[in-house]
Amino acid sequence: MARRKNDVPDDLDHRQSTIKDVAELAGVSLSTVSRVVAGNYPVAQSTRVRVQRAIRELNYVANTHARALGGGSTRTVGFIVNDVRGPAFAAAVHGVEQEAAQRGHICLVATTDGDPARELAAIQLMREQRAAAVFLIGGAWDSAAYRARMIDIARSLDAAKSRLVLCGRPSLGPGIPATVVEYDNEGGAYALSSYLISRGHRRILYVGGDPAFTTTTGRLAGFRRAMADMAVSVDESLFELDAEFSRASGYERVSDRLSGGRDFTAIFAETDVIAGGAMAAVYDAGLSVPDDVSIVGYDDIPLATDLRPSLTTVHVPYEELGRAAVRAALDRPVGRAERHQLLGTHVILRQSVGRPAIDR
Amino acid sequence: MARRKNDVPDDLDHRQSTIKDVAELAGVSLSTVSRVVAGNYPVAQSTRVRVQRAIRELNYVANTHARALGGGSTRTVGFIVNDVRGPAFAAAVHGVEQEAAQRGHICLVATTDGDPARELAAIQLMREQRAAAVFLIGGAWDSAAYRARMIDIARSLDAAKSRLVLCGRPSLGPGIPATVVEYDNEGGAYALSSYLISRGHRRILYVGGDPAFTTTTGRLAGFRRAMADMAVSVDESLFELDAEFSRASGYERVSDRLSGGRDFTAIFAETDVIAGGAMAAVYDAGLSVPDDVSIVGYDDIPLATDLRPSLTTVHVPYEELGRAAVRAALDRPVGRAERHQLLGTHVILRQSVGRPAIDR
DNA sequence: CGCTCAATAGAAAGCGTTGTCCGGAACCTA
DNA sequence: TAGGTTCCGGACAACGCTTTCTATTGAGCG
Repeated sequence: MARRKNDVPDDLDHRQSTIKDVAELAGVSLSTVSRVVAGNYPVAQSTRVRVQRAIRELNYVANTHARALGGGSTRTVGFIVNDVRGPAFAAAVHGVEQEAAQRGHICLVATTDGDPARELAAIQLMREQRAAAVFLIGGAWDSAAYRARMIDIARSLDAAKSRLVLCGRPSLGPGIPATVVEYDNEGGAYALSSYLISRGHRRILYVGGDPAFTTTTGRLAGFRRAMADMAVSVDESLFELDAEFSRASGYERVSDRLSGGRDFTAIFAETDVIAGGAMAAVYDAGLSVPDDVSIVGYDDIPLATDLRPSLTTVHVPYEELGRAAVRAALDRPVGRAERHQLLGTHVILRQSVGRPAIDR
Repeated sequence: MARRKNDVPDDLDHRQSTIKDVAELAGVSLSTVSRVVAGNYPVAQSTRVRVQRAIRELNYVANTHARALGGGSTRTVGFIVNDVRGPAFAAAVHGVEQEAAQRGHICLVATTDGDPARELAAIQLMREQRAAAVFLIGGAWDSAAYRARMIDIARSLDAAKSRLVLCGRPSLGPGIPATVVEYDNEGGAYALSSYLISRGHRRILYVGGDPAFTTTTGRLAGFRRAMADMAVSVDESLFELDAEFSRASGYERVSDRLSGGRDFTAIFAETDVIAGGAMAAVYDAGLSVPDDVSIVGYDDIPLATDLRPSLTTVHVPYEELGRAAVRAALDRPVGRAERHQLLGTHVILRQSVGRPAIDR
């Protein structure tokens, strides 16, 4: 609360000391202390030393809030993610954090659990904090309403000299003041599907999420394009969509399929985590990977190398995604061109793919 | 920068609007707007509506910094962790974040990569931000100097009406103003080791980190105590210490051992991640798990269920650790008793342990 | 020896809120 | 109808810092 003049602080020596305390102890003015701390103005050597001693003695720590209020910039960025426990997200978060820290920025985190309402609330909080940039990490549900709201947010942030940064989700359209760093969902899925087809697979079970989710949209499109390009007829019954991005979901979908008879030779799992569940389901059905069923994933998280057989998947540069996003947002030159980067993805061949059982 | 009176803002309509703009548009005073936003003082229905309309129209967002300066409390907590990508840490981070969000607090993150200097810098940043509490997550290097510095920090934070919270590391001693939420490293390791011994294992390879690291200290102590209690003689050559907590390190240590001949029947890996590497090394040496070598881990991260065979390990309630820490720090009653909680751990039996090969 | 100029330090306004103190209007009660 | 209440709304100091703007040196120089 605002303390009145005559209201004497009860615990003088156990208070957080302010710049004023330092100034008094050092026998200089507030301005001088401020300048010593900032180091942006000439201060005589002797004075500087005196002030620094006082700072150490009082254990003085500048108050960011006051600084932000008086000075201007915040040196704070915020990022918003579905769930920090997802290994792919975690890598992106790590990239953001490292790169931001290197620029002297500190990160605010918020998680949404995939709930757009919580996402909105989180953005609001970061706006209150006057974050220099707000990073939205991971795919999004693409609806007209959602997009409209995002555009609104992008404009608001821009007006506040902040920046909306979309990591791993598509652009909101030209002219919208947002920075976009995507990776190639469609291309990776195309390459991976092509590989599967080239190995002889024709009946491939696709296990993925909601097609309105941008990540699914891209990967699914790549899969379909590869099938079309290589003239493989697509059986629409071989799509298990609207799955969750979880091991349990992958296990369940594949178990259910398998209990109704095996009518596919390979599984395209939309994420490595789903692939892990799928692989367990295949084993539990008494089948082997890749002899009976081949499996591929997407993301190349650490799990992919720990699975047995190790998982053939698509490498996504999540950490670099985060780093690139920070660079684009914080190092942006005066001419604030809308940046749009597309990071490449590539297939990592491991041991979970073989020739179809039927061929052998 | 501080704008002088006569300095006219160049972009009036594209500025972040302030409470003053809202007040003018609604035709009321600043105080009234503040009260509508805070909702802590009676305001006539009609006035309130008018103000709310103005807020929406101007897209007004309160400035946390100003609020913190004028008002007092911050509704911000900070946490510091080695690496957000560690699944165990990630779970703890998730717990902290969820519980903090529920209390309307937002989280600041910083990572240290295990570097004490960076940890110090991070704490400094959180102090500048006037975080309501600072959570240190994960084990620590226990040296007298380090502890002394931590005690200093605990006192500083306490003086600033903040709070140091130690999650998963031991107390700094009685009378130090810090909150501690630990889990039982020693007990879990004791139970797990006992299980291994009860299955007939006598020669157990222990793969772990630096014994000065508190996590290692505890787990190692539990292991030794079990061996002693069950009268198994300990071969000091069967300790691979100072390993990193990584898959690569686990793989390398076990590979090296195996290349010199197999003189153990089981591996006690200090973390599940190390166990994953160890398991791969055993396989690559042409041996099987658990027929030739049994393996156990610690942490019960998701990987443990994905490994084949699935990993027998100790469950650590990381998420609850984070939640409990927030509760202890933020809901602390007026009587600020130093809290110290010890969360239980328990063995999870899976498939990576069998009888020693020699018995069969 | 008076002048200018650089180097350094101080005074004070302003940043956007909150909370306290006060005043005026409407509403009772006697 | 006079005197209290109760409700509401406004004025304003204070929060801790940055950043002009202004003042005081002492040195260099013609």
